[in-house]
Amino acid sequence: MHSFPRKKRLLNKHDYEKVFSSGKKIATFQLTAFVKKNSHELPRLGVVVSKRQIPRAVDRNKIKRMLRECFRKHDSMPNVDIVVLAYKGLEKLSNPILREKVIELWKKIEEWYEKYCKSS
RNA sequence: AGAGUUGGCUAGACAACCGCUGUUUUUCGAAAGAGAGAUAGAGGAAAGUCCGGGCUCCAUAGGGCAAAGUGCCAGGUAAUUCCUGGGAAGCGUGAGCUUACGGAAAGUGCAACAGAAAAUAAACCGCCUUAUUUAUAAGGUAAGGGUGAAAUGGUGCGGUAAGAGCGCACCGCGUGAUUGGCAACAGUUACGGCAUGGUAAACCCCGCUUGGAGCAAGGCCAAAUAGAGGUCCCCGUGAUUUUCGGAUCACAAAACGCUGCCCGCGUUAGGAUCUGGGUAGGUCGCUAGAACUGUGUGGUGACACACAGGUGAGAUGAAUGGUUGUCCACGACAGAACCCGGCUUAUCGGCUAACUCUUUUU
Repeated sequence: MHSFPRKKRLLNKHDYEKVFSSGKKIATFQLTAFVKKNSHELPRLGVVVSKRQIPRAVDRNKIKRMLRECFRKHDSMPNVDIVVLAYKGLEKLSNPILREKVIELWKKIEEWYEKYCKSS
């Protein structure tokens, strides 16, 4: 039930561009998400970790994995496309603190969804 | 025992649960797909992209110039700026280590400060001679002083007014001969006579090497839209002409939209099908390789050859992870993206081999 198959990911450039151009920006410290309601049954996640923000490949992999892992465990997400951008300083955080930060972001997204998308 | 030199190996372990990517088996399903099981899944540097190749596409008669690279000798290799062995110079008590190590008597240039002078020589102090006005001038000198990273071979003896390769001996340097060596080079010897300061990662000269771009290379399949070409179908009416197939000219009509209809206005000048190019997308390239392990043979060695064995990442918004528990030496640097061979840089520790020096004991 906590799976993360290809259905739940953003797979190509067009998906990302759609979310960037018409999605809602929701930001916390060091993490920014673009969110857009989609027409699928499931939420979908994409992660952007730029080389400029996180220089080392090992750290980039670690952050991507943590974000995916938190997304996988968090099964109450509505059907939205999310693109998360990671900023510098994240690689210095330990795993439990990083997880707290991500969950905080998820909660903000759910609040936004409750307010604007559920009624329409 | 301590200190050190050079190489090699290793890169936390185990368990449980939840996930990801590839392959494969199987169940359900018309298919798309879904479920279950099995199995494999980052490195010694995967890094920097600094060299060299394979591979792919483009270019290409041959030669020269330019540009870039490179530079002791011999060998190894697919190839190299790599590696091995040797030589030379320097460092270290030593094991060993370091070296961009062709040419400065072809030319041009450069050298802060200090110093008299930084190079077709020159003369501050000093030393010596002569002259006289006795502290000056003229001349000789490169031994001594001081400066500097560097000062026109070094040491000794002779010689001299004082000195000086001016002469001699030894060392150094150059040239010739000869011995050893494939060679770099080394040894011996004869002669020369001190001429040729340094700097070539300054220009330069000499020898040698080099076509360009890179897997986002490149090959194949290929929707939609627009455009290109071919074939077939359709191609109104009237007039003229006619060899009765048709040709030419003129006029219109049709479809769609604005409005249900008419007028009017606007748009389209047709339809079907095929072909090639080609975008999104897919797929191949994509991992069996100048590879790895072991043994033997040849070689001082790099390496080569033979035999045997196993073969186990391949993603593409991009997998190899998360949580918990136990143990210990408490875990560094760090993440594949076409593939190999090197180099360089980063790195917590642990294990191991050979060798060197010092001390102690026997």
